[in-house]
Amino acid sequence: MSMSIPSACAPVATDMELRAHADHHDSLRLWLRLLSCTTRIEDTIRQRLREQFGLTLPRFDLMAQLEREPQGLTMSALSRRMLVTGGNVTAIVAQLESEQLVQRQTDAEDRRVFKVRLTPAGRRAFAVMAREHEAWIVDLLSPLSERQQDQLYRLLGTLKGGLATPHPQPQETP
Amino acid sequence: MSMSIPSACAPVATDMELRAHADHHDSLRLWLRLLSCTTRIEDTIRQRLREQFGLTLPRFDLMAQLEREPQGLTMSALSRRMLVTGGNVTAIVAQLESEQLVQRQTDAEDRRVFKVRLTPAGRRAFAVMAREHEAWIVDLLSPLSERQQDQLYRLLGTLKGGLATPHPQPQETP
DNA sequence: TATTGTTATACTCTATAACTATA
DNA sequence: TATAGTTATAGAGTATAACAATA
Repeated sequence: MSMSIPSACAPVATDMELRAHADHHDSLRLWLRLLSCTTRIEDTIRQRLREQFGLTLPRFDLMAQLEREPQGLTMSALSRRMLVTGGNVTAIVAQLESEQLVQRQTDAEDRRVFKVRLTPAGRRAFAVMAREHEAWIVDLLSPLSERQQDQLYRLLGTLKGGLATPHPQPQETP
Repeated sequence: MSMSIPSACAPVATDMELRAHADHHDSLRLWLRLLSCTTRIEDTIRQRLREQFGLTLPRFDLMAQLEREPQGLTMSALSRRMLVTGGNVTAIVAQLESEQLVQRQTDAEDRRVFKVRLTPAGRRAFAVMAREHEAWIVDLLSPLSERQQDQLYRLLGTLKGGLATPHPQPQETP
């Protein structure tokens, strides 16, 4: 592969996909397009989340995990689910706690452990954000018809089924 | 939207898509699957690039940009193409220069400006990496048949066509 | 004055590793 | 000895803003 010389026109702003050229394998073109679409959407979401709610994506993700577990999650469970190491979870939880969006709850049986839960305010705030978030997604995917979205969903399912599971090693027992 | 209570089983390692639940709009499920597939592939690439070549993705991308422009690119052109601000390009170029992969070439006409180019060693190194990179992609996308890949490519084209162009403002004239 | 590029600074996310406290 | 969580540190990428040199 040699990414060769492109046509002379220099685009004002490039994106991932403009790395594709005639001598590229079709899979590479497909990958660059996949990356390009996803990145554009993700950047949009990230930016809106920050502008409208002052929240980063990892923090939103952590809240989403908690929203699914009303009884709360331990730090190590969060670490596993978010696929990041423990120190990072400590930092994110500390941040959210300082904003009263989550709270720690000690465990009577094992005093090393505690559960992290959404506070009522956190739950309310998340509900608002999640509703907005979903509306953004619906809008961003609207170039595709329902039928096309369904097709895309199935194709990605096939792709995903063949991919290796992501590195779940952080904070796991060795 | 309320992300409701999931089934009791706690998965060992979750991924983005496990944020999807019954009451989610289909578009949201599609988005989470799209994000999940892309992230898995990207993380794999990033990790291999680092392990096998000691290179980060942004540096690889910068080299890819230069590979396409044998006459070199100015710092501001690189900044526009990579959609990051100037200071970052300075840092990445400095890194690559210290490894003799790229070089700066002063411009006789405008002494504020210079072109950044791949060195011969940089070009050779990039050729090797790009070949490997493409092989990884071909392999990672292999769960899909050629026909499916083609279908996916077209669907993403439709999606992409409807998305806004990414924020090309960094370092542009205001 | 405007433009090119650099420097300084700050922030977030990330990992590693040493540490404390419980078990 | 092993586990849960914290802290300290380091490194990458990002943005902003002030700056120098040149146009």
